[in-house]
Order: sequence, then structure tokens, then C-alpha cells
Amino acid sequence: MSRLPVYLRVLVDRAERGEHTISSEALAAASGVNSAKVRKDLSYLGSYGTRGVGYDVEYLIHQVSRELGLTQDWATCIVGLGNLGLALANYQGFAERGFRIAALLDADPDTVGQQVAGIEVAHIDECERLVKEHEISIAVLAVPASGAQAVADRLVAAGITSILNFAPVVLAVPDHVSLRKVDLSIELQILSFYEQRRAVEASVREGTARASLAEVTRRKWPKR
Amino acid sequence: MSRLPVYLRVLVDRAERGEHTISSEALAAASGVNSAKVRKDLSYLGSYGTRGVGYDVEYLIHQVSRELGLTQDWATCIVGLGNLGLALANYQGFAERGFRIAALLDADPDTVGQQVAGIEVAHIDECERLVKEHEISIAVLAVPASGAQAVADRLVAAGITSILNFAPVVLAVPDHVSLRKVDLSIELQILSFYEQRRAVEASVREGTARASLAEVTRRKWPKR
DNA sequence: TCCTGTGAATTCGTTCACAGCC
DNA sequence: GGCTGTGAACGAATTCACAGGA
Repeated sequence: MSRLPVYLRVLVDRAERGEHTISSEALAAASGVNSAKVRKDLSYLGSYGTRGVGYDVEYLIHQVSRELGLTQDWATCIVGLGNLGLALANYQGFAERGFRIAALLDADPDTVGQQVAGIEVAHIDECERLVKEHEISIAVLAVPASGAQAVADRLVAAGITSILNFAPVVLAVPDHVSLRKVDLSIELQILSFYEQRRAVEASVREGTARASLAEVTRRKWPKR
Repeated sequence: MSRLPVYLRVLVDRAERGEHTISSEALAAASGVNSAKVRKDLSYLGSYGTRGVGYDVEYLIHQVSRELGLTQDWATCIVGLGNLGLALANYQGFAERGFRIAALLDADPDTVGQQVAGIEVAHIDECERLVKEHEISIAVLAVPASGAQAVADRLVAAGITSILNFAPVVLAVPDHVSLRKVDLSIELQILSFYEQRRAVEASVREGTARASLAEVTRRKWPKR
């Protein structure tokens, strides 16, 4: 399911190049997955391809967009206008894809009142009113770790039902709220893990390694 | 394995609060996972807990850090100093966690030469030299989608072995290179999907839904 | 008694392989 | 002949459940 957006991106790209049809094989290659997986994923949509031919690009774009709820636009808010929040607010790709920024929120009195990307930053205390007024369902959280859970609780109470969390903490939210997280340092640490593992492997190949825990552990982890 | 960084964060937090011991149950709850999973994950490290007691927090921090390769620091570079690249360059959490920014790279002549976070932005043409000179192994890619693959190829040729990609494209890299991606619009689209699904479910409960494809499809997807 | 470590059971996602249709 | 749709086989990850040590 998290693959649908990837397919969609490939499809849009192909449509722009004027291609009208695409095979599961081609879509798979461009998306970095297996072709059987593509066919199975698409079969869940009930979208039909044509045997012997492939999938109609335009039609599939329509189906996937609809499945993803992209045929309507979603009002969102960005909470926390530090470095990252500012970058997100200025990011063009937001609106293009049907995610309209309806409000910007911050707790810092110096930030409140400033114009960012054509929108005035409101105080976090306004969140209840703004969420209701603009029917905001999605919040992007770019606040410091220490305040993140409190802000999340407040947003949920205000009526938010989806949160995209950039703060480096594990948030707890009620069942009816969707939560996704983007965590820079976790990503880097994962890369670090594989870097280190390659270093250990290299030293083993060269025979310079001493028997070590890392060595014993080495084979237990998946390939990448 | 991608859970180790999460455990580590929880452990550090507990250590700071002066706790010396933690049970798999408590660690699991704070990490948002099942306790058996925690025990199994930790057993791969060869770290031993104490039956009847739990795990020693300090010792576990040491073990996990070592496994993740965080006992050394990694030289990294940020490529692309648009909104996002700037925010990343100014992000403090980088250096704190052992990821030293050794170079900033951009293709825009107006950006090259500027100081960002105390480092002068170099031209992308310098990447071969800088990667070698600073032994940079990890690159953070914050360039526009259109140029991302070319830049990635170049970085790989220069000797980079890990890439954290923020550009909204599927990158292809050789097997010996690790690749992670962070894609804002994909995350939003996934949230959109669940938002929409909730809307459909609500209309079904209210009896206002017409029989529809979305309705038929509804049950096929995982819970969240 | 409490909590870890781990085989066994289960669930989930992926891939294979081929029947069926264009 | 080419390509989709899908049952069946497979493999990986998760969870159960309990033996055994502190």
C-alpha cells in the first residue's frame, strides 16, 4: 500500500512523456520492485489491465489517485516553524499534490505574526479554532522532541486525525488517528549500521579481524 | 534492525532520568512494540539481560551503540542547499549523534561560497576531491528530483557508500551502496489514503454510501 | 516470583509459475 | 506471443508460550 504513491509518481511521469500504456514489468522496474508485486497491488484496486497489452496509464492514474484520496484536497497545518518547519512551509510540492497548507502554528511569540509562504503564523493556542474553521485533518509536526507529545495530544483533541511527525520521539495517539514518522537520525543510524558492517566484512576478508562479537553477529542480519 | 535506534533513544532517555535497569516490557511500551520482539532483537546483539530483573541500561546503550557503529564518527556531506538542505545543515542533532558534516555541496554559483552553519558551500565539481580528502562515506541528498540520479551516480563514483535521499525519485545505486529515502509527499499520500478510508467507513456506517469500488475494496487493506 | 531467552506456531508479505485472455 | 490475474509455495517477521535462571 505504501507503494501506491511510488507507482503513481512513475505513472504521472510516463503520462507526461506521452506514453499511453505500461506493463507491470516496466512499472516494476521504474519503481524498484518485482513485477508480480505490482500486479498483485494493482489487482487490489480492482483496476484492470489488458492481457497482452498492459495497463492504460491515464486510467491507472485516475484509479490510484482515487484510492489514495487525492481527488480531493486536504487541509493541513504545520506546527513548529524552526528550520525544518520553515523549509516545509516553503516546499512547493505540498500544494501541487493536493495538500493545502491552511495554517501555520508556533508557540514562540517572536515567530507568531510573521508571514511565511504568504501565511501568517498563528499561536498554538489558536489551534482548536483553526482546525475547526478550516476543517484541517492532517498536521505536520516539526516541534522539538520535548514538546511533541503535548502538542500531539492537543491537536488530536482539536480534531486532527492524521499526524506526520518529524520530532525524534515515539508518539502515542488514539487508534482513530493515523501516525507516520520521519526521523532523520534514525535513518542515519541505519546507514551507519550498514557502513560499519561493511567495514567489519572488509577486515574479515583481509584477515585483519580478530574474532569479535560483531563478527559472530555478522551473518544474522538481512542483506540490506 | 531498524528498531535498534528507537531502543537506543529510549535507553538514553531512561539513563538520563537515572534509571539503571529496564525490563523488555517497559522498553517495548516506550518504543511502541511487542515485548517478545524486544527480547528477540536484543538477543541478536548477544547482550544479556538478567532473568528476573531486566537489562542494565548503561550496558545496553553501549552494546547497541557499538552494533550501530555509533562509537565512531562518520563524515557526511549535504548535497543541495535549497530550503531543505539549509534546514538539514543547521540541524543540531547531526553532530550530536556522531554524524559530522564535512562538506556542503551545491551546483548553483550563487550558493557556492556562502557560509552555512560555519561551513563554506563548495561546488559539486569538488565532490570527488572532498569525499576523498575527508573520507566521507555518507551523503545526504537534498537536490531537485530531476538532477538526483546524476548526482547520486557521481557521488557513488567518488566513493560514497551510503545515501540518504530526500529527492522524490526512485534512485538506482550499485549493490555495495546503502540507500534510504525520506519522501514527504509519499508520507502525506499514505495519510491521505487512511483519511479517505475513514471517510468512506463513516459514510457506510451512516448508510449514506452508495455501493462503490472503494466500498468493496475497503476490507482488503491492513488496519493501519 | 519475576523476567529473560528461545523453540514452535502463526501470520504476513513476497515470489513463483501458470492458466486465461487479448 | 505477450502480459495480466491469481492460487500455491515460500520465506521472513512476529507473536506465543514456556522452560529455566536470578
